[in-house]
Amino acid sequence: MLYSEERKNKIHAYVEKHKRASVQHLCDAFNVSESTIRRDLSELEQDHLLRRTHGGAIAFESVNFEPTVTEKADRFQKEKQIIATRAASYIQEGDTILIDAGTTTLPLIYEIKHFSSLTVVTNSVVHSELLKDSPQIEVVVPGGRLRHETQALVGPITDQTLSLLHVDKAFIGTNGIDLSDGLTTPNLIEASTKRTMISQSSEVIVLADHSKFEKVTFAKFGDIDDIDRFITDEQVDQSFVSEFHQRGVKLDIVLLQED
Amino acid sequence: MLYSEERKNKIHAYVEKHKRASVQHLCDAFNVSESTIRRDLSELEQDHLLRRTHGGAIAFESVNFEPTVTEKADRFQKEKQIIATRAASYIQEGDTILIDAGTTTLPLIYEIKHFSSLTVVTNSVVHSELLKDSPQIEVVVPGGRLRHETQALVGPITDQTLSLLHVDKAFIGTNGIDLSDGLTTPNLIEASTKRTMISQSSEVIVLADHSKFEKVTFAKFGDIDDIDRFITDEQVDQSFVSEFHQRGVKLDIVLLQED
DNA sequence: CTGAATGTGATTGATTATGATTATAATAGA
DNA sequence: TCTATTATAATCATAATCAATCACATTCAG
Repeated sequence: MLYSEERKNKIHAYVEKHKRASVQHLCDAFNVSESTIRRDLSELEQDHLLRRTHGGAIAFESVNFEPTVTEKADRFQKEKQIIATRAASYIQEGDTILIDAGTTTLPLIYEIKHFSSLTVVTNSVVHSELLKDSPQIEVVVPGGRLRHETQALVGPITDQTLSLLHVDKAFIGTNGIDLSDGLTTPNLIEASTKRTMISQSSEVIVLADHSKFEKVTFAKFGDIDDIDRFITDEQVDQSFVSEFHQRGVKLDIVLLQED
Repeated sequence: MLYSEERKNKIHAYVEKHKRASVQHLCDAFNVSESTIRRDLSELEQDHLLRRTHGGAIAFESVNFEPTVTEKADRFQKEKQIIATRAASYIQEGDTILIDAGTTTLPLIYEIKHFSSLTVVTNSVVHSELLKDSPQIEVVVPGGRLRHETQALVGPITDQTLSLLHVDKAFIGTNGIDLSDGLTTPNLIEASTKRTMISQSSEVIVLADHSKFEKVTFAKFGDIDDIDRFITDEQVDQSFVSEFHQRGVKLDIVLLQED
């Protein structure tokens, strides 16, 4: 006869391994009543060791990996790739660049790995982790609090550290670009960090796929004037083209080749 | 007739070996009353040597996790796992803890994911990346320059930011522990960061597998006196035991079970 | 020797783990 | 959609186990 703690350990291990388990199967496996299994499962759920479902339980990661991050990364992935490739063409050997967190700038990481000398400042734990095995690239992380929603480091620590640095080029992502409301992002703290990034760079390059056009989200972090170069993937409205031209923003449109 | 300390040692050894023991069985085995066994078990539990259950006790079990490629290359992986499991038993819900970069502290990340409230400060891009999908854990990264050799963030930015923070417990790894030369690491800048970490924590817990004993590397970052608790995986030399005891360092030895 | 400290076993009311039961909720199939 | 089926939470009873307490014995220091 197992102790309840042992049984719970085994249930946890089982669910981790098989990613799922039914109440019925666990009853048979441990030869206890459904009540007992249900109690075990709710306690394990309380400890964040698995997630209950109707009829059983599933492993925690399978729900954690599912939602925003992966899904978001998958949208317009090809577009983001070609935008990043174009962006990389503006980077020169020996540059000090800043790469914003977010899925739009992520492909840029793969494009810069071949440089033999580069200093990269990034507030993304994902971006920096990907550069950990590229010793020729000097990586500087401005610290801060990790926002799980975007996997970016943000907050006063980030801003303060960033303000001590200066970079040649900053590659910034955005959630919305609008002629009257400028550059916006849903989070106030993140906006503050992006604003700091813009102020610390000689050249500001904004990356955005076509879905971001004429979108306005909560917090503004920059004006059209702040941008030096804007890279996107689809023919944009004439109003943007002329306004960008008038305000001295260079516009790069990279078209996706359909197969 | 055994003395209580002898009996407790044997109970501990028994539980480590068989992974479990019932109060009844221990009563028969040692020919003492249930009260006595229960008292022993409570004391052993207080010393983090086993976990009590209703009806008996079980050994500490580590969560099973699939090591990543990078981790597989590492030596003494099992030892580091059990050391981390022990270390995790000192973490309480709501704590603010600091986790040093390095392969020794890495398994600790898997042990803390189920906490429902925890603030974790870490200077490792790998550690923080692994916590990116655990929203209940507040992650703070003190920034800095990425050292590719250890995948740690180090340097003046790191030290300066760390000095603004204070944590309840710091879990620190080391490359060498020696009675006369204290705690050492091969890199001067990394030593400085570790030194800062120690100074910013109420309690300093050092994790080191047996290979680190009597090793001295280039840069010293702490004295024996700086340590509050030392967790390792093998019977250590008597000189260490007595010196630690004399200097008020609590010593945890976690033995690996050979199958 | 005395008196405090410690270790132990017995007792008892409290707590815990479990399975059965039942009303409610969620799901699947027509 | 509605209905039949299945899963669930909530409750209860019961048996095992536990914590708390006390009494007794042993050890040790003054």
